[in-house]
Amino acid sequence: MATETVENYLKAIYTLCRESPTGEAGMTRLAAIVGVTTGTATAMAKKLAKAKLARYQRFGGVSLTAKGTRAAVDIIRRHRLIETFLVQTLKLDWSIVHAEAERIEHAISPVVLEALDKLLGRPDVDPHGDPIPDSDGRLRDPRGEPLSDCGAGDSVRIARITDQEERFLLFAARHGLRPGAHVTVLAVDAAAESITVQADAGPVTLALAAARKIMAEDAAEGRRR
Amino acid sequence: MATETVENYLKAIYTLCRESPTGEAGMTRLAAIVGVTTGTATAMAKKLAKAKLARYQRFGGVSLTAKGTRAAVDIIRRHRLIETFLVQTLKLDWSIVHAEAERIEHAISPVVLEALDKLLGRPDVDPHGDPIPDSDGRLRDPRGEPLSDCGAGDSVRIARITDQEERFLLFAARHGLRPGAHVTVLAVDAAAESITVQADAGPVTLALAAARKIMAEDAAEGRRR
DNA sequence: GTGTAATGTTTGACTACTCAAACTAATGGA
DNA sequence: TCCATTAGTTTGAGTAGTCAAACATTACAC
Ligand SMILES: [Mn+2]
Ligand SMILES: [Mn+2]
Ligand SMILES: [Mn+2]
Ligand SMILES: [Mn+2]
Repeated sequence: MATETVENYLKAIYTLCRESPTGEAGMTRLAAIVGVTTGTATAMAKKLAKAKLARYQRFGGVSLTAKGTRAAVDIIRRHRLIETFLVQTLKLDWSIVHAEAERIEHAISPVVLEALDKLLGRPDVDPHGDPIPDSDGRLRDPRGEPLSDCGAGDSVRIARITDQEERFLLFAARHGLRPGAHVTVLAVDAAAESITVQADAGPVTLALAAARKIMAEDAAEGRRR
Repeated sequence: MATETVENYLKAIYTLCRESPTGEAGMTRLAAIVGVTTGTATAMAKKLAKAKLARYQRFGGVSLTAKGTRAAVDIIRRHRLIETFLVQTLKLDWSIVHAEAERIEHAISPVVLEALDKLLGRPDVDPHGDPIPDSDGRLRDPRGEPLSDCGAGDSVRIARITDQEERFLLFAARHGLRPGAHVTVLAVDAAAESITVQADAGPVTLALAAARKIMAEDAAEGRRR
């Protein structure tokens, strides 16, 4: 098995490559996610390349090989199932489970993972609405469009929250902005760069920048993307 | 928090000191438990002493300070609660949970631990019958006398199994020799060094050496030591 | 096109943990 | 009491991961 450190890098590279237009992860952002200096990230990128988990080119970024991708998706599966367990079974608040899962994900064997998945009823999304990869390494594309792109009058269902920060999640939960909730857009103020939505807990106004971290989908859409 | 390595040493030293007549842990046995060479154990003993977690004297063994003991008991609490969770909630076999808990114990925060304890109904023994320390670091003395010390006709209750080896635990479970089970000693054969007991699953004969790893108590005894 | 800012690389040094092997101390029969 | 066995220690070296800081490259705004 890869070391805990290596697992964290793989997951970070996976996420960065998904978001990047070039499909390559840069050292500065990689280092920031993992919490090291850029020099350290460069050293690790080379090491992962030597282990055939990643491709690395001087000044050209890192990206994962098939082997590396498989390993990364495995870790994401562990992470999201653990988060689901912490919320569903242990009743912990969704604002803290990300940090907890970040450590536990490295300590769980396939046997425990399978038992967890069974206990939870084979969930397909985690508490933040992110898809949980299946045991064969298949990961659906995440759902929804930014809430900030909605217009006044739109009635949508919240699909997922992309920010894992405790503060933002506490705010979202307090106003009923959770995956599965239905909200109606009351107003969009371009000058104020704000959006107001009607949720179960009442109306909320937030910056478009904040609304960008909330993904919404057509109110009707069920299980499929 | 102490590193995973340090936690493993603390737990090992704690156990060794409990068993040793002098109250000191020797390097050879310590190294064997942790899985390193004796030289490495010596180095770590010095390091723990410097961190005020242990007392160390050249050629005189290691033992834990109050601080070290507290840390060790905390880890034992995590270990045993996790084992209980794995058996009770995840339905894993008790023969494998020790190895699983050995890794997970280092990844669990106080918040998760408390939630686990609550979910499990504040258990006071783990699946092997070992007492679970409370959150203040109090640990009851383990119960029972070796089954090998019983005589023919004795009717006893199994309190705990001291061997965590998968093979032995599978054997014990197959014959109904689990904590809480009632058994009657049918015969003790000093020449053959064997003992035969009647359990729910039928009669079993085992070596006295094996019976020494099973602790029994008066059939009547309930919750208290 | 040029210069500056951003991004990436390299080096040397450090911590944590480990082993192999040469060595030293304690112990316990004969 | 002596000496072999067992137990413990020390040293030198290696791996994994990290940082600071000097340095190199690239991107892009003008
Ligand atoms: Mn992690
Ligand atoms: Mn999540
Ligand atoms: Mn452990
Ligand atoms: Mn146990």
